[in-house]
Amino acid sequence: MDNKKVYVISGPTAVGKSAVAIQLAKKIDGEIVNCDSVQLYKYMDIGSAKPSEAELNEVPHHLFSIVNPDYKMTVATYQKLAFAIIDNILERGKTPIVVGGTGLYLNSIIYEMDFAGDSKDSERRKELEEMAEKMGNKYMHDYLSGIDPETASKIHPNNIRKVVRAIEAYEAGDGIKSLDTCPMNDRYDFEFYALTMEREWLYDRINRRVISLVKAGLIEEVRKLLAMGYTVELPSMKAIGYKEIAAYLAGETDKLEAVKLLMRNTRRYAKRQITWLKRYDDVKWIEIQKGDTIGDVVDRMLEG
RNA sequence: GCCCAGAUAGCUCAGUUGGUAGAGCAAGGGACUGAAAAUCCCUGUGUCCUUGGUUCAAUUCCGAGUCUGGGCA
Repeated sequence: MDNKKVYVISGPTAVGKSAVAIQLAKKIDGEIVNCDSVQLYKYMDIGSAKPSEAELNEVPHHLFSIVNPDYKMTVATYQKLAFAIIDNILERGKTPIVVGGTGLYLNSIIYEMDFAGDSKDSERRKELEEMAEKMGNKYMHDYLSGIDPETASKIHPNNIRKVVRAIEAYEAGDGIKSLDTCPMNDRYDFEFYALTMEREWLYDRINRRVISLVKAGLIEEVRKLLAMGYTVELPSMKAIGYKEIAAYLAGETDKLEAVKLLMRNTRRYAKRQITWLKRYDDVKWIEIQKGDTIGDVVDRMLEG
């Protein structure tokens, strides 16, 4: 393929990525590739703020609603799926537009991240988790220091999830690599954009969106998922919007409390996304101003 | 109109026997290679309502004022 241009549109939740991407796709004959960990799941439409049915039909959308909520998704799997569809789009002479706010998944496309090794059976992980439960975080971290001091030095002992994963990875013979040792993926020419807006405005949009999601039937959606047997233990059901509403349905909080938590957690998530995006030096930031139309934003990207 | 209480961080409030202050929540900053909307780390934000007085020193004590509650008329 001669043209290897791939657009990437990221940014915090609720900034308006989807709408901008659709507009861009129309303009450049592009196709959208999802890079949002929750929108990969079926039945999780409202809470994950997926594009509407009408929007999905406006231009081709890929990797939305492709697995059941109990599917054990990993970055490695996502990467494989994403590369396959990106190549497919390019072969057909169209332009892929990767859209989403899941930083790690973004990395798996933009950087040369090698996930060649087998995915590990979860037995060992479970064992390590039980060990952590019994012996404590410090013990596990010390253990990691014994076998892989370099990795251990980069992980806080309290971040037991990462400690466990590091032990698991070490035992499997791969270890964990860090991003700074990782070259850019040069198979494609990336046009990497991050949308932002003034923090206060973004938070206001988030708060409003939460209300509109609830009005659109979020509670019913969560009730249905639970009825289908997708319990709160599943990673998918720990996503923002699902965990808070599930807690409400279980009687752990009242409705108002659940909505407030949902707003707060979404705000915090947006903040973490912004922090993540700041690490890239080759990202072009586009600050959306009040009064900008979606077309204005797209134009700025194409000028850019 | 009179009486009482309050006024301190974005919010709710604690506190300073007089030496310019701290909790919770909200917030800010950061990390990140197979769960990532996950997981984890760090941080405190101030005309202590205004104004006189006493004092070496007042956010703290006293007086007046303003505002906000509550009560009595």
